[in-house]
Amino acid sequence: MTENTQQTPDSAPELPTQYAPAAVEGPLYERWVERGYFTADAKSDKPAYTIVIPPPNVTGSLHLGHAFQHTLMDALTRRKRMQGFEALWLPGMDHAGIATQNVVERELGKEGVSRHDLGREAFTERVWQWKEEYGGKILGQMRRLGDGVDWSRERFTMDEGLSKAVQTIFKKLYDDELIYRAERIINWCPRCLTAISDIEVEYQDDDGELVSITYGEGEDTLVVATTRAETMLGDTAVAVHPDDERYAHLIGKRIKLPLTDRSIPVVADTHVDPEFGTGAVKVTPAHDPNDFAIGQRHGLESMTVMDERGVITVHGPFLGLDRFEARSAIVGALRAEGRIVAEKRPYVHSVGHCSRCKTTLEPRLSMQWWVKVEPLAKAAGDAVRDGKVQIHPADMSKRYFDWVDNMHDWCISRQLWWGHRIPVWYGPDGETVCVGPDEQPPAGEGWTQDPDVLDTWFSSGLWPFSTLGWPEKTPDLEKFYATDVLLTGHDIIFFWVARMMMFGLYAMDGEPPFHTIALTGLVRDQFGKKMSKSSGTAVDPLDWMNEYGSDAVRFTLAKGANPGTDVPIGEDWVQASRNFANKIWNATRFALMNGATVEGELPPAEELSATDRWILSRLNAAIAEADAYYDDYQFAKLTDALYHFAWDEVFDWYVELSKTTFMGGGEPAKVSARVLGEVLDVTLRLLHPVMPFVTEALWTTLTGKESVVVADWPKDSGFRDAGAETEIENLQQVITEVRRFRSDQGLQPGQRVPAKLDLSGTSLAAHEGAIRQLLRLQPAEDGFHATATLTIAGATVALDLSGTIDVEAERKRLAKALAAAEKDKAQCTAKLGNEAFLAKAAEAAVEKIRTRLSKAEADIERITAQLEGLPKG
RNA sequence: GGGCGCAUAGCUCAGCGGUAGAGCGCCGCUCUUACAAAGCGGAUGUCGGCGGUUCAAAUCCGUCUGUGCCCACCA
Repeated sequence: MTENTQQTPDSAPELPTQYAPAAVEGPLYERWVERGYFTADAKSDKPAYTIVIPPPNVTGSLHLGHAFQHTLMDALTRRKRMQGFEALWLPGMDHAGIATQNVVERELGKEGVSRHDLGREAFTERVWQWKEEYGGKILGQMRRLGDGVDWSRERFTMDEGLSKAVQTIFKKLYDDELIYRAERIINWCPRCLTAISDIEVEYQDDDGELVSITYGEGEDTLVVATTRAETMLGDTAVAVHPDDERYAHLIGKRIKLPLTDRSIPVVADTHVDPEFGTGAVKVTPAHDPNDFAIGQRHGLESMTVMDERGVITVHGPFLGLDRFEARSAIVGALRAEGRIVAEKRPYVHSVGHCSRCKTTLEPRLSMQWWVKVEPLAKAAGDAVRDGKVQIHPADMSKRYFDWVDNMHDWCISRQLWWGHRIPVWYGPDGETVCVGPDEQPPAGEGWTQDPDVLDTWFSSGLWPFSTLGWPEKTPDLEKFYATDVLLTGHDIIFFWVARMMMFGLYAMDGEPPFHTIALTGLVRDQFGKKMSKSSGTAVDPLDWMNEYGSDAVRFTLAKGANPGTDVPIGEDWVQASRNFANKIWNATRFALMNGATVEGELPPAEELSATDRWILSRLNAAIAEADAYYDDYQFAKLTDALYHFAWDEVFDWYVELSKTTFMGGGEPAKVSARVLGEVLDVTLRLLHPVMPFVTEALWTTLTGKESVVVADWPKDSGFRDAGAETEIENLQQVITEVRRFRSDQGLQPGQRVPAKLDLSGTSLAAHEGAIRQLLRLQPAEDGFHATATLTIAGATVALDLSGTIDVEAERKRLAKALAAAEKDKAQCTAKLGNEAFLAKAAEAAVEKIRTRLSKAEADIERITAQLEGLPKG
């Protein structure tokens, strides 16, 4: 596109007038990786800064939520790297037990093969193959995003080293009696055919029906209400409240269980709410957690009536029926016997579903492995209470405490094949042996290993240290543990964060896995609604990256990152960020065309113009502000501040003001070129962690240096110049006001107007050229006749509009402004006349009002003068 | 049933005790030493309702309404 390039001086490189991210980003990323910028050195003398990535599922692909969190983690590590830390951002993947097994099973299903046809060994082999071929798509996408991760340290939770970590900690917990095996009611997925833990259950309100059934015969009857009639086959008691007089006469008696030849006892238990339903509860210890507890208290038998697929196993008319078929069949049979008292009633209640496949879960009595969480959770809570670990934003810690302080034991065994197999062998005489990583499993006749694998979160709980080589005392572990920040969504505080805390403190002798937990919100669409694949509102971030560039996507995400709150994002906003990238591009292009440079020392302040001192003062303030926001994980404020500093102050005002200087040429132009070079250099470095690509392309061009990735992070020199800031603010006011006047007068922006300036009473004399340039004011020639005279900040601007002035429009505008100023004056006067205010208000507040008052008075004077200066109409 | 949060411009959100803000959108006018993905100017809000504290409240307290999320063994 040759017509798209502009002629530039020989020395300046030619840049197209529009930033084309696609051409720039890919090669830059590969160059960074080749040069090893992201590879951390455990032997380095620099202080370490470590973030481990929340390992995406091996089955996953990049979605906006990843893009969001990755942007923030990348920004944090990039900045720390620039600040001179040995920064490590460690990537990797999670084997994601159930999720992956399901994917591969589905694949096999297409070939008409089940995993059982293959057998365990061949099946897991198949999963590994699948992993090699299709897994880790997201890792490639991370390159596109610009993630500066250390690829040499990429880990997978099923790696040999990490598997060893799993076995090591299992053994340690087992030996410390923090892991045990017990038969309990667990959440069972009849489709995945495995137990899942409490937090893997998704509750939703389902429509059910409450049916009332008469139990017993003759005098000894009562009515129970249930939504799960099919489990009555396994009832081993009816429970009533001990104080419930309606049933007092039945307590201790046995009554007949309908449809069976069994009779069951009536027991008294305070768990029963006499207000609910009929106040009598059927008790099925093998199929309901509450009933199981009641069974324990009363020594009841547990009768399992369904198999692992939810099919009735009790001999009789219902044998072989699926649980839902059985439900209606049993209700039908009861009705035939006249035992359905009232007609069934629609009833909405919360039902657990498998978080992986959405199947309705079946509580099931079964033998599983458990982690005794109490001591671990206590330590995890204390670490935050003691301030060893900080949670950002702080109010999220309440949620964390609620969880760790009330945690139930964690069911860790899964009836799956894909995962870390439980390192326990059972002997022929009922022995149980837990095998450590360096031990041989017991050999000989009759010994078998537990067939189950561990919950996928068991291994991810070790992630912050297993990835660094634990249980070996590796240099990596020494250097990079504890990690600095754990940045993740608040949706996995319990799944992952709490588990890492427990395991980290336990395995690393009380040293927590990270010092800071930075919790982010979830990404939403532009109306704040959840994005979902099914409704088609989910966006593939790659589409946006392809169209607008990765920097634009990243900047937009960071701009939405108010701590802990959800992040809405719409395509319009990505466009706005793309525009910002383009603005940076063009501003730098302009600078290069005018010889902007970073060569040579910056002249001392006393040799600089007020404009230069002003921008350098603002620049250093911007550095300080950026640092404060970075340190506080305030990405929305950070990006907002940088956006406005760069666009408004540098690209609009400073660049526009500098044009006059450049046109003048000579030494001032050289100084300006140096200052502009400095300002851009720093601004690009400040933006680099969030927008790595444009900034790299421009910064290397501007400075001729190797890469901004390894540049120093800007330091606030402490330079501030309040005088220059005031001066430029006045200048801005003069320009803005005259522009408004021009606009109100219907003058076209480019139209030149003869004008006389009187800047004698101000500090703006040096800016006359700039004022004339920016306001398109021509020198006054013979016959100049001022038709409008504006007085702003002590400066007088007389314009000759040759009789074309719209006096009425101007009078109206001024009258409005005058009214506003007078109102302001009145407000301030009232305040300053208020003794209570003067007595109690802070000095700064009073001073502010005084300033405001004097400004209002000046405005009134100015506007009055202008009104008087208007031609009589 | 418990807990937490949110209600501010058409939309998405900042501000959290001293003159109501941003981005996008909207209305004018413009190719002007980079950038029309731009420039300049403009309009737009009883800061959810009602009470209270205060010299001063979008900001603190109470209450109501609406809304979102988390937790819980709602037969």
